[in-house]
This record gives sequence, structure tokens and C-alpha cells, in this order.
Amino acid sequence: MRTGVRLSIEQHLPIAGQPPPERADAARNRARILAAMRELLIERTPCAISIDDVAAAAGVGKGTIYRRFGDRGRLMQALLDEREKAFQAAVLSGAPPLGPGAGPCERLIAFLCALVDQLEDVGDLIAEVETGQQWLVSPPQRFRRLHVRVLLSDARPDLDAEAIAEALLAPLNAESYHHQRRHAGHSPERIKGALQALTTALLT
Amino acid sequence: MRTGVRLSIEQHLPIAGQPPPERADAARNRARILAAMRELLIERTPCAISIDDVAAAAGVGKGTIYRRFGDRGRLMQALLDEREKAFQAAVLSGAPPLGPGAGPCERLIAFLCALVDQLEDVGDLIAEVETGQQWLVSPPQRFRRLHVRVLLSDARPDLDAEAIAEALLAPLNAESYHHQRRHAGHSPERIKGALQALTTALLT
DNA sequence: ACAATAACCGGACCTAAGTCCGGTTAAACC
DNA sequence: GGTTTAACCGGACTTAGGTCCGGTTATTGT
Repeated sequence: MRTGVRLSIEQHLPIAGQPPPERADAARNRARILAAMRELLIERTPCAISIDDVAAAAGVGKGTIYRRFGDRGRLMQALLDEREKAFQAAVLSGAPPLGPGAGPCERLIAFLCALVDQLEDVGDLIAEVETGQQWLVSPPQRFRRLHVRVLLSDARPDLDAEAIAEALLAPLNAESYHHQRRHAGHSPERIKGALQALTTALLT
Repeated sequence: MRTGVRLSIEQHLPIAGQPPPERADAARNRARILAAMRELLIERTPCAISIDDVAAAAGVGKGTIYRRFGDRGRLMQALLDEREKAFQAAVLSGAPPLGPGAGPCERLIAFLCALVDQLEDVGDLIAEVETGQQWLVSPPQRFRRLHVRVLLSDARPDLDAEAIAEALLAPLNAESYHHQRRHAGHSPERIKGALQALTTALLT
């Protein structure tokens, strides 16, 4: 008995947590779309780039973009994927105080400040990512919540770390942050200072 | 010399802070629109009501709605106007601990809890109000920021009250709050607890 | 190499927010 | 009451995100 049939069955069965790889043309189009997006970002702000613009620049149809990325938010998110990987690595295994080695309070402050820096670098892109409810349950955001929650309960096991983590991260939503920077006119350092004051008051 | 000319000039000069009253038909249409909106809200959730729906129900053109209210957010905001007036009155001259008479820390906690209660009551309407950047500089939101800022600097003049006020109010954005309730599954009491923990840690 | 088929492609289409402008009407003045 | 005019009205139009489906193509098994 040949193994062909069994292989065929295996390929038709969905493997939990491992969606089958993209077809060659699909992967090519994904790369084209991301490349076109990066080109457009050189000369325009993200909010001035429509999906139709990206489709035209990439030489694909609009439907292709939505099939590959789901919605506008996840397309923007894909552009930040590299940066996010590096960020998570720095947090999980980088140098203190962001990485392990420092105390929880110190690490938490460093983490929140790093998020501010990130918003300064690519805040307008992150703002586009957050359009739609998808962002709040996305892997990057889940990572942020988990990390804050762990540091909090590490320093103060008596607190409701999960609920407080939400409160500490909320000011770093793109919309809230943009308001603090633009409308209120606060500097990044000032925003960091407020978060640091909250954190130290809570954990010391 | 008759006074007619002078009166005419006065009416054509824009009076600072006091826009001229609406024409009779304009006021009538404003009332019609709000009434139609309230009717629709009885049987549908706010996000399921389009501007065209409101226009049709009110028997006016879509342009009329936009001329009277500016955008969707401010239309929703107008529906909450009564409630907002009552809320501000309770804060400024009501009974403690929300009103004056209690200590700043106690008042601040009561204020944040009152905002949670408000989100429970009319959160989905508030969510619609906050679509667009208009909300963050709207009178209600300015009131919230100012009140928190005053209480903070009253209790701890050494802190950066303005920046910390932003951080304390951010979790009570409709979007953030909705996430905490729905996705994270936190109860209103739990959210209040987190805000109380932050406040007491900061002010005591 | 070839047939069968599942995945993919692209652009027409839908929806809803917000803008614009020609026609209309209320209000002020005589 | 008549005239002037500024404000108002309504619906056609624009824009942009997201969906759908008939035609096409890569992949797999023979």
C-alpha cells in the first residue's frame, strides 16, 4: 500500500494552529503589497494612503489585499511585524532595565517608556493599525498586557494585576497618546513622567 | 437719527461667544431630528442607526442633519446633553463624595466611579460620540479633565496633575472601557477597583 | 505530460459618512 | 404688504472601506 492516499488526507485535514502555507502566487502578491505600501509610506502619511492606492501601486486588485490581510488595520500591522519581533526580544531577553535583570518596578517603567518611544517613532502607523476593534486582541497588544500583568503581580501579588494593567496601558492607545501630544501639547518626557509617577506610587 | 441702522449693524456683527439664535425652521428641524433619533434608539442600538435612517425618520434631508450637528459624533452628543448637565451639577454642587465636601482623594474616586456608571448606562451611545477626533476636545471631556486635574493638584501640588489626569481618564475612553468589559470580561466593580487602587496609591 | 480541483485573482458592487450647490423661505426693513 | 437678503433646505455627488463572484491558475495525483 502506497502512502499517497494518507498524505493526501493529511494535507486536506486542517492542522490545528498551523494553517497551510500560501500558494506561490499568493505569497508573491503579499510581498508586492507590502513593498508597494512601504514605497507609498516614503512620500505620504499613512492616513493619506487608501487601500485603492496600495492596490494600484502593487498592481493587484483590491480584493487581493483584503484576502491576504483581512482589513486595513492588519495590513498596517504587518508592516510593523519586524519591529514588534525586535521589541519583544528586547523585553524578554534583552539588557535591563527593559529586559530581565532589573526589579519589576524598574522594568515596568522602562517598558512603558519604550512604548512611548515606539509611539513617537511610528505613532501614525500605529494609529492606522488601531482602526477597528481588531487591535485590542492582536498579538502585540496581548503581549503588552501580559507583560505588564506579570510585572505587576510580581511586585505586588495583592493587587488585581489584570485590571490595573488595562488602566496603565490605556493612555498608550494611539488615539489617547495623540491627544496628549497634539491637543494637550505634552512632551514625550512629560507623558513618561506621569506614567512613572503612577507606577512608582503603585509599586513602592 | 433713527436707531434702525445701528440695530441692523449690531445684528450683522458677530457677537463673540454668542452665535445668533437659529431661525424658526432650523430650530424646528433640530427638534425633529433629535426626536426621530430618540425614537430609533428605542428599537435599535446606536451603531445600527445610519444618518440616512435618521434623516428619513425625521423627514428632512441628510444635509440638514450635518448643518445642524456637524457630524455623527456631535449628533449623538446632543442626545446626552441633559444627562451631562445633570452630571456636572452633581459634581460641582451635589452631595459628597461626588460633590464638594469630601477630601480630594475621595472625590476623585467617586468621580471615576461615576464615569464608570455612566459608561454602563449609555456606553454604546458614548462610543458613537467618540468616533472622530472631536470628542477629545468636547465640553464634556474638557470638564472631566479639568475636574480631575483640580482634584489632583489639590491633594498633591507636587505632581504633574495635567499629565496624570490624562492617564487616569484614558481607561474610561469608550473603546478602552468596552474592551475591558467585553473582551477582558472585567466587571464594572473590578474596573472601579483598579482605578481606586491607582488613585489611592497616588494620593495617600 | 495531463486532468481535476481547490485556491486565488481582480474589479464590479454595496454601504455609509460627509460635501456641495441650486432652489426656497423666514426674517428684517421700509 | 412688498422687497431684499441671508440663512436654510434637500438630495445628488464624492470618497473610502469592505464584500462578492465569475474567470484563472497553481498544485496534486495519475
